Amino acid sequence: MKSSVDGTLAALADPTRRGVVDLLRERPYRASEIADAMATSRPAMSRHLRVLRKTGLVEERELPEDARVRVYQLRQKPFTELRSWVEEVEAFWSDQLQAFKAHAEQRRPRRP
Amino acid sequence: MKSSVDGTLAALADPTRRGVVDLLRERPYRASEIADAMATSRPAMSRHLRVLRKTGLVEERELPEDARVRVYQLRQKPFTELRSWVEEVEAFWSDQLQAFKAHAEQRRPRRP
DNA sequence: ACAGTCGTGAACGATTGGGTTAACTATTTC
DNA sequence: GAAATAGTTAACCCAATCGTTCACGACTGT
Repeated sequence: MKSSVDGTLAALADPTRRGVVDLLRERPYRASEIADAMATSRPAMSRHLRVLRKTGLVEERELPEDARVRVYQLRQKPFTELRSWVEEVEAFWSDQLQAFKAHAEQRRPRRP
Repeated sequence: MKSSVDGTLAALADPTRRGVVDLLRERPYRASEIADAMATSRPAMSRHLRVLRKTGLVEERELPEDARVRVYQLRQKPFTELRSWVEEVEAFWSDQLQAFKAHAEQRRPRRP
């Protein structure tokens, strides 16, 4: 029973990768630009980008006029799924019964 | 420049801790119940709960009629903040200029 | 007072994850 | 064809993390 947000959260846990996501909010960037912007080496960034790719957070495309460069862009789906999950958690507080639930444990008999 | 979602994402990256959050969506639980539900040892769960506490995802309270047991409950704030961040990222696609941005890199001159 | 329960803390071992440097491939440029 | 560039892969090191077991302090019930 493994949720779809599983990989997403793991990918976003790393501050460098979250920085990449924040950078790509602006526009697509090429791999080397991302590495420079985050002040990390290209091999290190290459592996971060692979993680982001495998979890579907970004997609890569080739630059038509120069087949060496890879341009990275955000993908929508995992973020939508993550927001869904967060909203489900937030439903905890909008629930009418929440106040009751909060005290359910306190009213519990000592030895059930 | 460290975002507030930083700790939140790190805390949620662990599947056990995310499972705890999913469990607590239902109602507050005591520490030992959480450990049992997640099928992990109590010391291990104790440390997970400490992480969740320090990042503000849960709060602990004492059971009035038995000062030994600690009841854990979700806190709203970090989830709201996380949703905010996700929504900011999602704004990427609702942006009118997004289609243009997507191609900006492609149209880039070879040697700027 | 004593035995049992709840939860935490400490010490150990194993695994994972990220960074670095050094090749290596593919492509472009002259 | 030779040199330069973009990016990835590979091999290694280090630090952080998670689980386990054992011990402890706090509290409870008889």
